[in-house]
Amino acid sequence: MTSIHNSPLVRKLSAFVALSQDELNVLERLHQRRRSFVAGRDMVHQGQSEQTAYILSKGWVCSYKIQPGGTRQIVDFQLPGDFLGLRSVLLRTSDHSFEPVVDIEAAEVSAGDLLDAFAQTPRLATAILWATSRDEAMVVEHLVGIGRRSADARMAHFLLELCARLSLVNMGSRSGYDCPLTQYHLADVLGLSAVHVNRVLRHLREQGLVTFRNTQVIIHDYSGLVELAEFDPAYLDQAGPLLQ
Amino acid sequence: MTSIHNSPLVRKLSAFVALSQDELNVLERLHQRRRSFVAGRDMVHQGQSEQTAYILSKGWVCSYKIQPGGTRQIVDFQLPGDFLGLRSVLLRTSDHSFEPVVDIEAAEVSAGDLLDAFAQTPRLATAILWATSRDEAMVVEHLVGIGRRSADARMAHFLLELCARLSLVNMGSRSGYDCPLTQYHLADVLGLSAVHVNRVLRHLREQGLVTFRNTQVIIHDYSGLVELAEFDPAYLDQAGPLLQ
DNA sequence: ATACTGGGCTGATCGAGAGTAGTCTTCGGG
DNA sequence: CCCGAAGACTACTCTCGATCAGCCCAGTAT
Repeated sequence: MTSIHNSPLVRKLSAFVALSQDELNVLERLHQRRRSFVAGRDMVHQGQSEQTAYILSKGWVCSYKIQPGGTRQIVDFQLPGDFLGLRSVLLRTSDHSFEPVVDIEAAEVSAGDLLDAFAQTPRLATAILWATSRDEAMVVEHLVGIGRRSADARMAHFLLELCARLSLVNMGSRSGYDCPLTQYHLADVLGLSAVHVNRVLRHLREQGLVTFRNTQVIIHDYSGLVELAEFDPAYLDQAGPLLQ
Repeated sequence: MTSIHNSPLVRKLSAFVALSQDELNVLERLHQRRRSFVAGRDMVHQGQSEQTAYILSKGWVCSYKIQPGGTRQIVDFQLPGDFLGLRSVLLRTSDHSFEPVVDIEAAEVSAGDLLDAFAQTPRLATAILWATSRDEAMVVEHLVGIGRRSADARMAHFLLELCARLSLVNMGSRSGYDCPLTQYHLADVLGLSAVHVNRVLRHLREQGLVTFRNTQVIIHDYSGLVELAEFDPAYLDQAGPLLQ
């Protein structure tokens, strides 16, 4: 009857708690107001005071900040099942912009809806808090990467993080995944130039570790990548091992 | 009678909402269990599963992550009035370590205390949520700085952020402040080598912008620093202008 | 068919910042 | 009083990654 079980959000939260039918119903209600956005056009712009959040159900989004000089730094990517703009519901203005990487579909969630849902199902509230804490931990790990890892290790680490996150919502495995990002996106998230991103990718390919081509990431040597990146997935708090 | 008005936390939250006597009382109760820690010895260690938070009342603390290679990245500093370890109350394990920079005093706050306080005074809960959102925004700004700013601009930006944060708790002004950090701390927070930190400081000093010496930061040219750093304090959400 | 565009790719050069190695000062302890 | 450790500071060398400049390919609009 209900297709809520296939929702990436449900799949993700299920890694943290087993959801009851009640909780699934509440989640389904949150998914009511569906909207879509086209690639490249900002959904929320830096400085805008907007108090709507979204649950991403299809496609990828990036959140970024533009510097006065014109360079941009991507803070994080949102994948299906991720919340988007949850913080700007609490703060007065959004401190960064959101841009869909491809055409996307998302469910609009108002602050009120969310608070109602929390009041009805405290366990669900905990699960969503878990998800946001996990997002924060990812930003911190990202900070460490940019501050202290070499370009190669940074790239490897990023690709592995995506792998783990996508596996959680059944959109990838240790052997690879679809990835709609351009090399410019990679540059902006890793704090590198696009030219250097290209060289790093070539280097990883030549070492037989991973191939990034045609919106496809193919992982040839998972444990080699882990070693290069010094990747420790503890911060993702995905206790159960990623299968396959 | 009560000295709670002098608490840095109260001063900070007051920048966001005017607190009632009721709310001050609740805050005072949160400050009951006082503890102190000595400089240099970790309070909480990476991976530890500890569910206590603290309100810092005196001294500085840094939160950091150690890389397998031994390098460390400081994620943020906690100043008097800041919460400490609030996130690890929600997550299962702490994803980074806390080290007092100097001898410190802090009030221990259990998850239960906090939830009780929230239940009694929703406005206080909002104010504390504001503070944590602000902390997150600082981490994001930090990420942007490391990813996209030059060493000089990064340093200037960091010193200005400290200035703004300290001003909020009456511990500094636009002309300077006390700062117990070593150049090694600066290196670890800015993602630079200690040697280069020294060069950058000399450079800023020679330009007549700021002097960092003997646990003192003396700002010679505030607006010059702001220009170099492209510092926009919007992310700190301190609407009222910093006086003096 | 032709031009245009966005993304991927490459070589050459240059500079910011790392690494190394060392000095100097201050401070606390034996 | 001397010693050792921390922290501040500097010169020299070298490397990683930026910048510049340009080519190639596929898709699409003309």
